[in-house]
Amino acid sequence: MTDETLKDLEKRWRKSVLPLAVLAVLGKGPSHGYGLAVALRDVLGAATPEGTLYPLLNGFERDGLAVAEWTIPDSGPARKTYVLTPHGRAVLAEAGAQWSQMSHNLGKLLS
Amino acid sequence: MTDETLKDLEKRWRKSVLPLAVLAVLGKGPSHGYGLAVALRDVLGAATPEGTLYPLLNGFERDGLAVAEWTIPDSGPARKTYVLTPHGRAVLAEAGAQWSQMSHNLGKLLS
DNA sequence: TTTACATACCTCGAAACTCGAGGTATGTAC
DNA sequence: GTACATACCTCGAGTTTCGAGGTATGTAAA
Repeated sequence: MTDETLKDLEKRWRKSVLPLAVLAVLGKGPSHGYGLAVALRDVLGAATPEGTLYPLLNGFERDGLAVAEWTIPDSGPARKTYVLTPHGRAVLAEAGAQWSQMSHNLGKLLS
Repeated sequence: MTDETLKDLEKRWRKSVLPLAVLAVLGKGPSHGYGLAVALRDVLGAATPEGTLYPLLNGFERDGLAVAEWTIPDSGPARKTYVLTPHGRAVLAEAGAQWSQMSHNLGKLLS
């Protein structure tokens, strides 16, 4: 039971921090879906299901946070590369600041 | 549009950090639903809807993370006071540690 | 006294979200 | 030719959220 509840808790915050995490990774430079999935595994400590990630990226595009471009690598399948728009950057800065504040508050509470 | 997207983002992580935040507040001492709502507003930076908070507390009780007790104050309506169980404390410690790790990672990415 | 507001609890259900499963396609290694 | 890594995508059952609505007490102003 302990493990069940604990896993739920982890899963909970991990998935909701996802949008911000994706935005933050894209803030470091353009990337594509699969590459993001790999990067996110390191940041969040767990794999991000594709069924969650791809719809999220489509949403970013739809909302004007990022623009996508198909790139054909020398070898391997085509990649859809995402680049943050200025709007995306602004949202990242604002959301990041707010998250940092909350994170700080919660950190104090946890210590 | 910016505000819309931003609000969505904030709302997103706020709600999923909720269970951990509630656990953390209860870790500091017993509290009741309404009191938690007030405390959480400070920590999370936004009000927690009652429709989210009360079912969550019921879940904590059901999962053995906390026990509830009705207390009758000298004045005002009765309060349902929640106290963490040892199990709840263990989950809080574990989940808190994991959150700190993730929070640290994301913080680095955001800076 | 009645209107308003703060405290304090709860449930319902439409809407939104998650993510496992399933599908397509290329290149490399055995 | 089979398996695996890379790389994209959608569907939909199941889960979760939270605004709206409901009950009730105490206080303070109109």
